[in-house]
Amino acid sequence: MSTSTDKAPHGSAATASAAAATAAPTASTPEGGLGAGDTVGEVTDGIERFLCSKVAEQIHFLTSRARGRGISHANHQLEGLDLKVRQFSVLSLAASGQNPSQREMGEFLALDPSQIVALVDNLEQRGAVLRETDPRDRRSKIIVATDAGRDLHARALQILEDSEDYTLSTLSPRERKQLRSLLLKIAF
Amino acid sequence: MSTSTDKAPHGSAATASAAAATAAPTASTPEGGLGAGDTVGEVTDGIERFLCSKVAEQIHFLTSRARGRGISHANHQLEGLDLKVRQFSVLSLAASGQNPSQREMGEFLALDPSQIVALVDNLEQRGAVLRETDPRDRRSKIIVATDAGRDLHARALQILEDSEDYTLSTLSPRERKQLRSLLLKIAF
DNA sequence: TATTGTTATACTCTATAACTATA
DNA sequence: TATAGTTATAGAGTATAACAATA
Repeated sequence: MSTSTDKAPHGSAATASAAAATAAPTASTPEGGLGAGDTVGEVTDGIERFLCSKVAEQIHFLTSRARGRGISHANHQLEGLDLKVRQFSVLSLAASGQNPSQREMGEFLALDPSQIVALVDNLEQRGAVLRETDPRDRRSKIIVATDAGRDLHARALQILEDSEDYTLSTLSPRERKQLRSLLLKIAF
Repeated sequence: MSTSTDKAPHGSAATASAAAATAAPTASTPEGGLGAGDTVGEVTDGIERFLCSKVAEQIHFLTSRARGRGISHANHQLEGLDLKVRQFSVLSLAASGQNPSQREMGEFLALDPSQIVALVDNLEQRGAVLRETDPRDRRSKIIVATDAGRDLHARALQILEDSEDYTLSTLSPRERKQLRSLLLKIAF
């Protein structure tokens, strides 16, 4: 299911490729004369041949590709709940029991306060969260999940865990734990 | 923690959860420990308290945040070359010696063909790459870097490696290698 | 004066569809 | 008919600035 339709930030990551090889529509010519001339010979078929490029080593290319694939799949799986990972992240904080203000949500999620407004508006309209004015600072609004919101959060979480299991299917349990740990170190 | 200027897709990171159920609008749970909590109801200070939320465990949240931070920093560092990581990725393939067609670039970078057009247009206009019609399939265009393009690529690469060194500063050389390896496994 | 939430705006990125020129 | 590239367009996502209410 996933693949094909996904479009990630930048990176790329070859997927199959087999097809490309056979297709052979193009194959690379020895090089027709302009610039680099002789360039590196080879030029094998399939896009995995670009793994030798410098961009393929870049951590931001790899994270973009991994994120693009993962989020694309997750969003698709969440369609049944009419939810996206973006909204889930806000709902998750609202259901955390930590009584976050919108500003805190924005800081933790690395989203602009104006983006939080729109996301909370959406969740509030469908009855998943409530805005409560903080009695200690009436400028601030505490976002809390309703019963329906907590139920929605629980169902979304199950779907997201299944999605993640799919996305990380090539990794062992130990590797998954390592990856999470490493990403956590550089995410904050 | 980093935070501040970066704006990432969504994410946040964390583990456990706990409290949610009890959570009262304001204040709430006594809970033990936690240092900071002076104020009225628990809810300790600092956004790291949200690390207990479910979203903080999600791999796509972690990759989003890590990517957002990394790309934000990299793009800022590349400003002097009037280049962005997006353009660099295309330039890198053009300079790889693999003579990629635009379609292949799009497939490898997980970008729509129409996006490749705009990126190649930009690089072509500044003389960094050339479009060469593939003699074996006149529909296809091979993108190759010019001498100036290769020079630009080399300078950008140096900047990006420095940027990555900054982004991954909290990881040991071994951890960096692990991270790259793990991301490669799930990116393709 | 400074901060929280809000609105408005613009720009980037992403996703589709249609068109051309080749095949 | 099918494919590579191109153009156009609409929608998300991201980034700023300004304003009202509150501190």
